[in-house]
Amino acid sequence: MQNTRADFRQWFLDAVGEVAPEMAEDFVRQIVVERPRQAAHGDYACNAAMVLARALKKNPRELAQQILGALTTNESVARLEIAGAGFINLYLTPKARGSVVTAALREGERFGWAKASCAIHTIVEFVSANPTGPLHVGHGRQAALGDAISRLLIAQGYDVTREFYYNDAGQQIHNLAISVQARAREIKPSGWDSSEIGTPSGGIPENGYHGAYIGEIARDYLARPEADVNDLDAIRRFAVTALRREQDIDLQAFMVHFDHYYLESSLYADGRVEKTVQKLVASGRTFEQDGALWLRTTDYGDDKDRVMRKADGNYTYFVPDVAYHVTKWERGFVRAINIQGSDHHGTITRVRAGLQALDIGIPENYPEYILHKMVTVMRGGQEVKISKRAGSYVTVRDLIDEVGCDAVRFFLLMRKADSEFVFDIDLALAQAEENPVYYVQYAHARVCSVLRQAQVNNQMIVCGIDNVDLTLLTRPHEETLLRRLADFPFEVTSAAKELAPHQMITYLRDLAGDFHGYYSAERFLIDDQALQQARLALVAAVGQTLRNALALLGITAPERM
RNA sequence: GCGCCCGUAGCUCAGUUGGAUAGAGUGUUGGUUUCCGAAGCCAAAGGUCACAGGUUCGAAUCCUGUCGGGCGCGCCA
Repeated sequence: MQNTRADFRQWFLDAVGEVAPEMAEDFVRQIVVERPRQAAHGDYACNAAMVLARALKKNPRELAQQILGALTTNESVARLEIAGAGFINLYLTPKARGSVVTAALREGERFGWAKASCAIHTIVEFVSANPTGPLHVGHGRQAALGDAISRLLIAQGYDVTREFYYNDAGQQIHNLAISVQARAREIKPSGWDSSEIGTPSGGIPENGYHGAYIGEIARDYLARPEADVNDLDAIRRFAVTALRREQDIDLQAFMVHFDHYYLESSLYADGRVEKTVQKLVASGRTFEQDGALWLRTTDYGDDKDRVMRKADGNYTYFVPDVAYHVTKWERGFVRAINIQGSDHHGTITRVRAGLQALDIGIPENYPEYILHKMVTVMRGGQEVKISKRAGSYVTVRDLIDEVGCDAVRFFLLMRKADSEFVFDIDLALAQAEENPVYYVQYAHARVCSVLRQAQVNNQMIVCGIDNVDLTLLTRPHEETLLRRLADFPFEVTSAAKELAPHQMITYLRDLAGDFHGYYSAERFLIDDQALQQARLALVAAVGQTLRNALALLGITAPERM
């Protein structure tokens, strides 16, 4: 099949090369083949003549005429016309239009995927929560984004590793340990009944953690025979292990899987933090002042220099962060993508500055960041505070339990990462059946239902596809669907390139809407056998595409609902 | 005060990196089922793309300024 959007762009570029051999690369890049907003403007439209007009200072419609003359013959093209300011509109033959059905069915689960692997070694780091509490909805947004972005990149042929970085060293962990210890000291020798676990504790310090889970961990710690309430180090190890296990359960419930976990503490243990500091000092980019060691990050665009080693001898968090990102580079990841809350955007310049100061060949924009805005959770018309320290925040698991994994993922991916998101639990529950995810899943269930009635499946249709006359698909809804299906590979490429899963959601809603409209307007189980076969093939291709798009977001495609 | 992000229909948001007459969902109003799943479909109404300039064949999109909102600005992470 040589009639994808990319194929046609190349076709036009070849002709442009004839008309204007010396065109600057900047102009060539602006030449696009796009889907016109209105079907009356053809299947595709190319702006080449308008771009040329600017480059050559000539009349766009005359240039369009010249381009038409330079185009090679193409059996997929029914006709071409010059329109508007100088658009070249392209109309496909019915055969070319229908070919996407064959492609979708033959390629099956790989329809929409890149044909060849680019084998770019890529690491996607996300969630990376401190092991100091259960995952909250902000982590959920990261988990949904990180997983979907990973899936999109894999579909584009990238070699992706999903990684979770544990900040299991430093002040926050210390606060966790003393919180658990304070709680443990309140437990009576006779034990502690569960109703007391969530009650406020006067023993936990101001900047400690106050959630009910702290009481649970204290209880579990003391339940072991060798427990010593004065052994803060043992309490810390026990608490971190317990919370990592808890976070794992959250992630499993959300169907998110990590390939690798990296512990901040290991960077201290194997000397990488110390080594990084030595190299930075050797680079001459550091200085001592007020008893602290500083890095001159202002040399790399930061608005002020940053402390690396505090007066008390401890390192600030950004030093192990730099050491950690060096390991990403050394492990061979030429592309590193970090998903973080936008409240951390201040660290971007700092970490990149540290990597640049090391002067080991890391690109300036390494790592890349996808910053998402915070999720506000509403319940009963009031905002539920998302604060680890407050202890009473909505967890990912709360949401999954209430509205289901698919709906939570869909909701959290629906909007651009950098838009603020209000997750209204009451609304999500009240409208559970009008939820957009059901609209899409219902379209898939309908496809399956039709194929069940016809007693066919994709495999059977693929086997006979060469004998199906797809040029019979000429009804308006059919032409709309054929165009939509042909857009799918392009949409996947775009969503992956932009690291923007929400584009896939928009596509899914459009495709589902097109299908629901088709379903209402036309019948599939009809006397005309040739037409029935063509329509069932189209329906099966729609189902396949819905499945593939949902799979790229980690959402299921049920056959019945 | 400085930095980053944002401002599109009553509400929640898309808008394919500058294209043709501005797009959905939701809400409102009306219609739709002897027939493959009505969790659906069809139609109406709803807009100074925050505001003012600039760049050009062409701007919601790019540049400058103003107004409004969010986040950050620690020897916390």
